[in-house]
Amino acid sequence: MDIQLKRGLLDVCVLAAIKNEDSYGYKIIKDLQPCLALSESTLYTILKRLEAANMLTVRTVEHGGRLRKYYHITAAGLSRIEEFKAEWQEMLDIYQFVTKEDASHD
Amino acid sequence: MDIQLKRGLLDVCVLAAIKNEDSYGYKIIKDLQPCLALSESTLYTILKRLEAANMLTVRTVEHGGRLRKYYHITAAGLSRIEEFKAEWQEMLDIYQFVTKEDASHD
DNA sequence: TGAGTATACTTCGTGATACGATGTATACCG
DNA sequence: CGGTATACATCGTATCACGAAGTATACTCA
Repeated sequence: MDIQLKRGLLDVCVLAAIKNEDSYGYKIIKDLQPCLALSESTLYTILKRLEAANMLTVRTVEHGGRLRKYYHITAAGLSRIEEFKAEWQEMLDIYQFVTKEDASHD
Repeated sequence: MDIQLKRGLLDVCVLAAIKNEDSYGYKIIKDLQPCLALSESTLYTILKRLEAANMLTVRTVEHGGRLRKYYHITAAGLSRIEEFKAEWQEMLDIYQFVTKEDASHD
């Protein structure tokens, strides 16, 4: 997928990935893989950004000798997803505009 | 609309704006206004990028003492629009992923 | 006549951001 | 003991949207 098109989707996809169940970086990447590929550096950047925006909270858990950071979505994060749904309507309008055939030359 | 979401749409919207009839910068902005607001600096940046990518050609025409640059879409530009239609299918998958409700907790 | 507004294109600087490259560290498998 | 999977972090770079500011013409209205 075109990188520019991806940009607007990344944040919401990450939020959607933790929406129903807390998750951690590595797992989020695996879960999103079939839907939207993203690298580790990209993901961690996004997670930090979302945390700074209070859209998720972080909790560190020891797991098999390693530390895992579990991310939990907040009310603001859920709102962001709702906002995206509204924006999707605008996207549909734009899609219509882009794909409509011209009939004016008749 | 969220700026990140806009990014992936700008190029194709501009191409769509000249798809059926050659147009010029100022007019493109006015035509896109109801659908997608963009500033002059943004538009001209995009037009240059699309020209460099051979997605459109430019022709300067004198009009009322001023010069106007008319943009004409190329085959590559039309292909870009078709490509966008294909990407839209992926977008739909992502939209499904983001909006689907979790049923696993039953 | 002169100020304001619409038309029309251009350049510069800035901030946001995706991502490859690289690094650190543990566990497991052969 | 080397390779691979897991898991997180940082740095540098390239792309890009956009506000600000500039240049120039034409029309309107007082």
